[in-house]
Amino acid sequence: MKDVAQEAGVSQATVSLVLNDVVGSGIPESTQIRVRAAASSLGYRHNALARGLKLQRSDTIGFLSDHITTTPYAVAMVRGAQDAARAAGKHLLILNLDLDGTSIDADAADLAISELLERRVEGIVYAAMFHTAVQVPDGLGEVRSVLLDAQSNGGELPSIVPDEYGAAKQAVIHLLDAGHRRIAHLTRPSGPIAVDLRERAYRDALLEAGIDLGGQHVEVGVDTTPGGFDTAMEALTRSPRPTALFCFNDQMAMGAYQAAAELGFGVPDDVSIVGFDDMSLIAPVLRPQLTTMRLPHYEMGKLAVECVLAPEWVVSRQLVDCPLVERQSVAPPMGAN
Amino acid sequence: MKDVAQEAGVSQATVSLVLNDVVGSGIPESTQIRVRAAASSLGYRHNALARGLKLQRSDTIGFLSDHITTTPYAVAMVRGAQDAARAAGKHLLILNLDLDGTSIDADAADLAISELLERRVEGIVYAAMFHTAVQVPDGLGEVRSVLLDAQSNGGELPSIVPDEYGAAKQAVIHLLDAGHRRIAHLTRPSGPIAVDLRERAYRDALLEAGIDLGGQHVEVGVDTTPGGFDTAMEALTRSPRPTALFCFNDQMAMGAYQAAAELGFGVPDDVSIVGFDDMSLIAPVLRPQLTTMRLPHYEMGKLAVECVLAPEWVVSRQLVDCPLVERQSVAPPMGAN
DNA sequence: CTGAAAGCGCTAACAG
DNA sequence: CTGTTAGCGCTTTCAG
Repeated sequence: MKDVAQEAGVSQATVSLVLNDVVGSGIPESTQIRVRAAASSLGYRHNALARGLKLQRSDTIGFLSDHITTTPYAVAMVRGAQDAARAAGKHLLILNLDLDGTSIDADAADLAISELLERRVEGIVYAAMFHTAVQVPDGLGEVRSVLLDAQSNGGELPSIVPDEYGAAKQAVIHLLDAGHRRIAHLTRPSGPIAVDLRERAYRDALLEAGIDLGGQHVEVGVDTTPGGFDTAMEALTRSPRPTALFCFNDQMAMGAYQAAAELGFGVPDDVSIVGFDDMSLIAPVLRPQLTTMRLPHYEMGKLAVECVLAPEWVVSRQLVDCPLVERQSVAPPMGAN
Repeated sequence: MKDVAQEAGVSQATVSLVLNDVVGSGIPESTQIRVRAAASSLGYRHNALARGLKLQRSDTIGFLSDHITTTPYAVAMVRGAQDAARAAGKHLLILNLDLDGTSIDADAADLAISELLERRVEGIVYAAMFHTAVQVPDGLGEVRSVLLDAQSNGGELPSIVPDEYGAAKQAVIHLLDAGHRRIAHLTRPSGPIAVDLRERAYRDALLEAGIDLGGQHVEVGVDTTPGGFDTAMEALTRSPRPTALFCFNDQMAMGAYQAAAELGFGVPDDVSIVGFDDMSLIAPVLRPQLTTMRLPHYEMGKLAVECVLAPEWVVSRQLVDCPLVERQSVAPPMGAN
């Protein structure tokens, strides 16, 4: 910058003023042009480190994730976060906690948070997908932090979470409305908070419709396509067999399609299926296309950084809606007309 | 740091020395302990901005991507890059060029590179997946940069690219070895350099096996699951019909499975299928599991940042191997035994 | 309208 | 073994 000043024949301060487009500084056009010309001819680049040091502002926000960024679910989330950050002129410093694919421990989280804090991030979004962030790491208290797809016990941090309960209920009601009575729930073992919430929603919806399946139609397995295949096989070979399947995610739903095919059942004629997530690689490309609950990852990511960047800091839990995406995998049960 | 010094009753310089574990500075245990205690009791955090300014080193490397990070292909790539960065004590500053999902233009790339440069990244990896980076943006010359899954015309930048040609050839040879003669290629329109390379490999492999299909078995469509369905339908209803399908990616292969099912053809009994990518959401979970060429995204991401961080700066094109992942979608053609 | 100067927090000579 | 000091590149107040 000193060089630029010399080249343009002005002082360094002047250079700073014009390069930052400072408003109140009535610097004449002619000088401005001269300065800019000098800057570009010297290939000058602002030094964000020095600027940040002086301004005590890094223009960076940290994005910490469990295992989420490395998962197909997540790309939309970081996209949303990036878009929101960029809109505010900030950058995202993304850190994954499961670097080598191994499980994460509390120390790793603390370390990552330290690194973020050392870089003076202006906020942290902690995307602990699938997990109840039971214990909020200490460091998060030092800067504006929001929990994404996770929530703290004490509620000391704002959080953005999908309305799992509402979505699951809506899914089951959709099936109920189509006329189904025997609806199986293909799910996975407890752990992620989502599974219990959805399970409860499933039961509540059934109960409210006056149906008591006595839990016989809950099939617990692995939340992958093969897991979906196995659990669907199990469910569809029971007697009486369910006429509809509500799956924990689209991958399990895909497995359910395979099981139906194997058993010679048509979707949706013989069995209706609804998924969860609306994964672009699966839901819209299955045949028939899968009706599913859309998990609005993009919006959640965006909301999270908007929350961090908001003028006033409000700590609240924001429930985000998961809309039903109706496609072709649901029909009235056979014989129902 | 000054506060810590005061608290510990030493000078600020001493604090710096102990907190950085400087080797040659024989600072007595007792002082070290006192300093560390003071630091942690005051909740002191190193300021990376100041440190970077002083050291002229940001410990950050930029990761620029076309649309890659936001795509399921890419997560492994950034994982690899992050792992390599972390191993070297660096962080990744990830920027996407297709922020709002719209197409990218040269200006966006230049802008992003400027932002990275202003933050004094120590290197840039430009992941221009699927694209020939015809024109290398100017800014890349100012810092160590490597092209990921792309290559520059002039070869002025090192690049890490998959061996598309070799992989495609291997795929076709695998089919040939199984006894297939009529092998169709389900592909997409030109654009990404990969399509032409693979197309050529397909033809060469056939030619070398003494087969001349006259291009009748090349089916061009959209590189998605529905696109795969359509092109496979087309291919499988020709006469004579191909006994094997080599697909541009796993998504098209998934579509091909659907088409086969629709036509009543069994995989692999009536038709063998090989994909490309080894997408975890698809290849291992299809029934039967898909034989495919693995695109080693993780390794490529890792290689890219290792290249940037290498002690000596070498400009070369690194071809990475795409191994055949044999699963269950290939068998000898009917009647071949 | 422009320049001089202080200082952001840190590191690394160098001196004591 | 520890303290003093200069300066990294920038912004901004205050004089001129």
